[in-house]
Amino acid sequence: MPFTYEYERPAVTVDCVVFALGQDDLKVLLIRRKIPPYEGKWALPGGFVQMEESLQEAALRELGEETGMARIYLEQLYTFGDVGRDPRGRVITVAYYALVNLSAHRVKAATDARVAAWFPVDDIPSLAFDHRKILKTALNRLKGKIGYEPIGIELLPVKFTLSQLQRVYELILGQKLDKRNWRKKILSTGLLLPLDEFRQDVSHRAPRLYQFDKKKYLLMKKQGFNFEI
Amino acid sequence: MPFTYEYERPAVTVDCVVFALGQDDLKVLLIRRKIPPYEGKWALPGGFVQMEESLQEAALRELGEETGMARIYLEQLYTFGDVGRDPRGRVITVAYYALVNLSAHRVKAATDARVAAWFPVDDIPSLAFDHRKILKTALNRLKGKIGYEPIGIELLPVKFTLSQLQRVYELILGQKLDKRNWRKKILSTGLLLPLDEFRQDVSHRAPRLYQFDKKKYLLMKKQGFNFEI
DNA sequence: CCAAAAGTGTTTCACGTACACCCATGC
DNA sequence: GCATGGGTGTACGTGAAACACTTTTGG
Repeated sequence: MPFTYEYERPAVTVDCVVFALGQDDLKVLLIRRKIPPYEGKWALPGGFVQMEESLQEAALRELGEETGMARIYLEQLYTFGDVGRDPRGRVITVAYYALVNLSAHRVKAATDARVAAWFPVDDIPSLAFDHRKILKTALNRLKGKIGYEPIGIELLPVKFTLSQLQRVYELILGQKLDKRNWRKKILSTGLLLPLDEFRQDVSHRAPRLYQFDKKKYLLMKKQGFNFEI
Repeated sequence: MPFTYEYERPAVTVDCVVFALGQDDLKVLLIRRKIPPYEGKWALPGGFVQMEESLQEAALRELGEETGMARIYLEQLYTFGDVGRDPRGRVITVAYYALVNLSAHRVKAATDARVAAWFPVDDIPSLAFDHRKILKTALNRLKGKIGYEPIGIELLPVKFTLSQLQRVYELILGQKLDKRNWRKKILSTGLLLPLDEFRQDVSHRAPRLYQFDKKKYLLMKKQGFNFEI
C-alpha cells in the first residue's frame, strides 16, 4: 500500500521535550533509540505525524505511548526543518515541550531504565539528530515563559507548598530568589488559593498547602491581564 | 516523475505574514489566489517547501518571488497543522512573519494591484484557509515581541526620526504613547545613534535622524541583556 | 534542646507616569 | 504670523530589592 505524489514530500514528525522535577534539579525525559540511525543513542521522544491527527494530538499520542502520561501541559515550541538534520532524508519536526508532575504519573519510563530515563537538564548525554538544539530551545522558552505565565505549577501536584513552587522557579531560572519578595509577588497575583491543609510528612514546621485558581486565571487572561513575576 | 512512499505523507508549505507601514496604519501583504481552492480569495503569500531548502529559505524564496523584496526581518511564527485546514488534503504550514520597509523595497505587489495588495491590519477581507487565524497569531506575536526586542526599526528606513519610530510602536500596540516618557525609555537603551542629519522635506522644524546601533545590540544581546520598553 | 524549614514587614531606591511649554521651519 | 510637529524636565507615586528574626515541628 504505497502512496504516490507528483512532487517529493518531506516526512513530518513531532518531538517532545518533557520536563519534570527531580530531587534537586530539573529533568528531561530521553528515549534510547533501538533502531538506526543513531541506534543506541539517547533522543527526545517523538514520531511521525499520522494523517488523521493534528500536530498537538500527535504530540499527545507520542507522550502517551512512550510514557503513559495523561494530564500534562503541552505547548508547541518551534519547527526544525534544516535539510540535513536527519540522515534518512528530509524530515521536518514540529517540536513541543511538556511539563509533567511525576508524583501523579507513574511513568512507564521508570519501569525499564534501558529504554527511557530522566536526565538532569545540565547533565545531558550526547543526543541523536539536532535534539540538543531542540532541548536548548525548550529550556530558553521555559525560562522566558515562566516570567509571565504561571506554568511552574504544572510541575507540581495539585496541592503544593510555596517553598515547592519557589524551588521550581529557582530551578528553571537557575538562580536563588528572595523568599519574602518572591512570596509577595506570587501571592499578589491572587491565583494561589491557600488551603486549610498542611503538609505533615516533614520533620519541621508544617507548611501550608496551596492550590492554583484556574478559573480565576482563565478569566484574568481573557481580560488581557499581565502575570509578570 | 512521481514519488512513492511506504506511508502517507502530509504536504508542507510555508506562509508569510508580511507587515509594512502605511500612512496611518500597519499593513499586511495579501495575494489573490488564481487557482482553486478559494479561487479569487485573498490569502497570505506562501507555497510548498522544496526538498533542498530549509524552512527559512523557503519563506525567503516565497517572499522574493511574490514581492521582489530582499532585506527583510523574518522569524518563524507557528506551525499550523489541523487536519481539515486545507480542502485538498493534509497540508501542514509553517508560518513566518516578516517586517519590511516599503520605501527601500519597490514591491512588485504595487505593480499589479489585482494580484497582490497591502491591507490595513484592522480592515482585512475574508481570507482563504485558516489564514485569518495565522494573521491574528502574527499580530499578537508582534505586539508581544516589540515590548522586549527592538524590531520596530525593521519597518523603517535605515535613518529615521524618533517620531517615526514612536508611530511604529503606537500602531503595533494600538495605543497612544507619551512622547517624553517613550523617548526617555527608547534612548536609555543606548541603541539609537543620533546622527548629525535632519529630515528636510517637512513643513515644520527639521527632526533629527537616528540610526540603529546593530553591533551594540548584538553585543548586549549576547550578554543576556533585557530590552523591555 | 537542637535542627530545619516556615513564615512574616519595613526601609530604601529606582523607575514608571503624569504633565505643558517653547522651538524651528515652511507656507 | 500661523500652523505643524520637534524637542525638552520635574514632581510624585508605585513597585522592586535588600534584609533578619521568630515560629513550629520532629527527632
